Amino acid sequence: MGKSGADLGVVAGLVRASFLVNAVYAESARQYGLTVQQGQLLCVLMGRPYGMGDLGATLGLEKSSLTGLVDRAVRRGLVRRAPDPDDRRAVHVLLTEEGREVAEDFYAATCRRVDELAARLSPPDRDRLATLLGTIVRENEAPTVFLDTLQP
Amino acid sequence: MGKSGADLGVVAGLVRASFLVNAVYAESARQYGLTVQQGQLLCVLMGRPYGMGDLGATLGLEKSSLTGLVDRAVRRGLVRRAPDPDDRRAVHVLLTEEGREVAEDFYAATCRRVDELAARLSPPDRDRLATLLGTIVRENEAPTVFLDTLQP
DNA sequence: TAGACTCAGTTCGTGTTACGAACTAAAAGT
DNA sequence: ACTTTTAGTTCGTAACACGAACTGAGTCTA
Repeated sequence: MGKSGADLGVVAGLVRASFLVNAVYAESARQYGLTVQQGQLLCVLMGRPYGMGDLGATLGLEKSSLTGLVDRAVRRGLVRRAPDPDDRRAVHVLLTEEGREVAEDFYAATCRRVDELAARLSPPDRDRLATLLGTIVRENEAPTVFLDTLQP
Repeated sequence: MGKSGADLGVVAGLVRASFLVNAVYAESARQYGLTVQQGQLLCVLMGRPYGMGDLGATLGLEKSSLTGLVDRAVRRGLVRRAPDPDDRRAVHVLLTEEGREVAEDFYAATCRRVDELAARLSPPDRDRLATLLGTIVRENEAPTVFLDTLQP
């Protein structure tokens, strides 16, 4: 596998496109006084509260890394911990009201910027790209680090 | 702009695909005892030596951040600084021999892994994806953080 | 050509990120 | 009851990223 000329094209395309997305993400985060990781945390929590375990799995972080990330987000008033009524060891992490506002603004700004990356693509090309990336994301079970749509 | 259903699909697709690529990159780096940033540095330098300024622009880093990154890479014997004969302020950063070996192995491993992300796509779909991503990368002037092909 | 300015890179201090190992307390299994 | 698992935190270490301040070298200009 990986021998035709187009293969390398896919790889380099994915890596460089991902570099662009990272840069966009960083720029958005900076605009809202967040770090990239905090932005990611907020975007994940927009969907629903998470326990520390699930959150670590979703973000691909070790639990010890997560404690600090959540601590700092708590200190900034973006997030809070709530006890799990069914398990006194466990904790739910959820957005505060301020956190939700910031998350939604950050999410919107990031969407806008990422969208602009694909601005020069024709509508049918955008559809094709969305479909192809959707396949990759599905096949590789990418966690829900970024919502597909906002359900009101 | 950004109002049709497919638009959000593009955005979420790009963000999540980028998340997958980041994870793959991190895994490859870990395999070679590198950090992600060091891996990125090596991949950039595979193409040619860079001055600190260009390097910062390419990697999207502040010059003060770069000094440390290069310092640590030097300490690990992956990279070295060479004086610029035409400008005594300037420095060229280039791979050591060991650095080149690690870079090539890391690059190959990362290519293989990223390739696997798209493994389930049919060859024509891979071509389409490569083309579409290529357009985005070109339109947004993504820096050469990852070579397209190795020129021997 | 002296003085001002710009440019390349480093240093320093601060906050953040990430990890593994060791730990605590609660839950589950036997 | 006793052991094991599980959820999360703490601690120590290394890396990362930034801005502000700095040094020394090149450039511009009056």
